[in-house]
Amino acid sequence: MRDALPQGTYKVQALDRAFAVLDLLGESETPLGLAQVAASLQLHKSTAHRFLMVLERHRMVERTANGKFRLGLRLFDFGNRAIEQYDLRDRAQPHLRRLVTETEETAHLALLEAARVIYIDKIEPTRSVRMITRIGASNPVHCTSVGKAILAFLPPERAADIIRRIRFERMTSRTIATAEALRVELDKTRRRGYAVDDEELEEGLRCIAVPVLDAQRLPVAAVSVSGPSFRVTAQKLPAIANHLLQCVRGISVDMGYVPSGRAARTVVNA
Amino acid sequence: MRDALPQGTYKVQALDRAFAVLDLLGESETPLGLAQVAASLQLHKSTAHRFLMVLERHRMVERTANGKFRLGLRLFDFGNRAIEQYDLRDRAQPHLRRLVTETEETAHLALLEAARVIYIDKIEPTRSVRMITRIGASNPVHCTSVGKAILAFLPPERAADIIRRIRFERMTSRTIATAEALRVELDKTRRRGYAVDDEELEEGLRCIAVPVLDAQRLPVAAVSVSGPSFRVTAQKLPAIANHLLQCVRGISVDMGYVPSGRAARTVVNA
DNA sequence: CTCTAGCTTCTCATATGATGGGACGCGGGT
DNA sequence: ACCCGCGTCCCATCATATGAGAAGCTAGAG
Repeated sequence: MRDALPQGTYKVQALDRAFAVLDLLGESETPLGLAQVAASLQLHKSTAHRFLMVLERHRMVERTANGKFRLGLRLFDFGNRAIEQYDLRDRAQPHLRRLVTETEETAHLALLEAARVIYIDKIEPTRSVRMITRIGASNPVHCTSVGKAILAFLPPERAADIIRRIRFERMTSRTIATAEALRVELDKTRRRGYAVDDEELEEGLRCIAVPVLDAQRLPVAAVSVSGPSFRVTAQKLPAIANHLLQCVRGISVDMGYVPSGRAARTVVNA
Repeated sequence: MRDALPQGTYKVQALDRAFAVLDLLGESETPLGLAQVAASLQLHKSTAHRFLMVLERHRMVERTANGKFRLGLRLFDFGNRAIEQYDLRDRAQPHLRRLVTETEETAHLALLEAARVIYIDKIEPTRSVRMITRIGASNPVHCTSVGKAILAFLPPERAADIIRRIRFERMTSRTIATAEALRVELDKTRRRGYAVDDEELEEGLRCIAVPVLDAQRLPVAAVSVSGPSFRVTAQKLPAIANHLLQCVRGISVDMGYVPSGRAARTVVNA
């Protein structure tokens, strides 16, 4: 947030500050008082106060009984409007549920935005340990199965474009660290028809994903199944992949994407 | 938006404008171009442009392929953080689902904020006509069953406080139009144990709701069942109410609210 | 009960930072 | 070819946000 802007970027100080406030409140587990907000953001009490009042007027923040601030429900409203267009989410949900009962592991639905993937839905099996991800949160493409699934099936130029923008942060010892390694991995992904994240984002977590293709056979999203490595073993991958392929095929049909079509289809067995 | 501010309100022009932009994009069904945004809000192209660029940097808006603007997924992220604290929603969902299969009508979960109710979840029966409500949207308290359900069980002073702030907009011919009429209605609600909205928000739509009570027996939310008046008939109300009461009791238990307790409990038969 | 500390709320003169006029360039339609 | 609408960009002007500081609150300690 406080770091230098890329270059000739447009700036509106007030907006940057306001969003910094929202960010801060969003990160914080507990509501914050005016003084804490002002201190954390290096704003004057006076300034922070004015911002918070305006944000409150817009219901972007609200005050708890003891006068502290937290995010307001207006944001919830906006958030829902924002995904509305992607009604993908609603349509996909039943399929995800089925997928979860079949695999007994957590399923995610994710979109690509810039060089990150954004989780727009998550279904957890009843008995599982709760996963850490939060709907709406994002991760870098290069270390997630969903990211690789989408990237692998994007037109080469678009994929290259995105890869160029990746910063290749290292998340675990297995995280893919170079563009070249990523390209190799994407080739493998294309060949086998599904993407795998083998503890590349988080130790002990293995995920597998396939893209959801639209009528033009372009990936618009991806569905993944994630679980602890000891349960999601290498041998189980092909079986899970088949469930996944069935699932995304169902989603595509529901979205009105070519129910016929060939390509990225069923059956994996290597 | 453009109307005069109540009184000695705090103002940050840039913020008000930015939110106006978001509002506009949120209302609009389709993405808007710079010129349209500028025109609708009476901003100069130049100004609108700067705002949109900054908003885009923050991922609050995004551009479609043809360069038009729409709400960005960052809002989705914020929205999810905003409701996170109310994990009520997650816990309530299974109960709402059961409620929907039992009643075959749409169920809503709503919170009270100021003098409005905000829908934080909605489950629809598979075969039903889609209802118009959107999760995250809000309605005035006085013309919704959820609003009345919460209001009726709030401590008298708090309720009076809220009633004072209601503007009593008329939505249909049956909308409650005065504070006095509302108080009478709330009495009825308390006596029968559930609230009814008989086409007061929308012609042809009948809803029935009961509050979700916390450990202090204070309403924190309400659950409603809504459907076309011809299906949700007067005779069916008590039966539906019983399903509702069972449902909220389940929610309360899951939230860790007194599983014992007495009060607002089962069985209605008038 | 009073005093103090830490917090929030409010006011106002100042200069910083947003503003909008306008120029430019692109693309699509006639 | 030309025009028109739209998005992008620059920069001098002044309206706007800014922050120092004073005044209010509230709660807890003495």
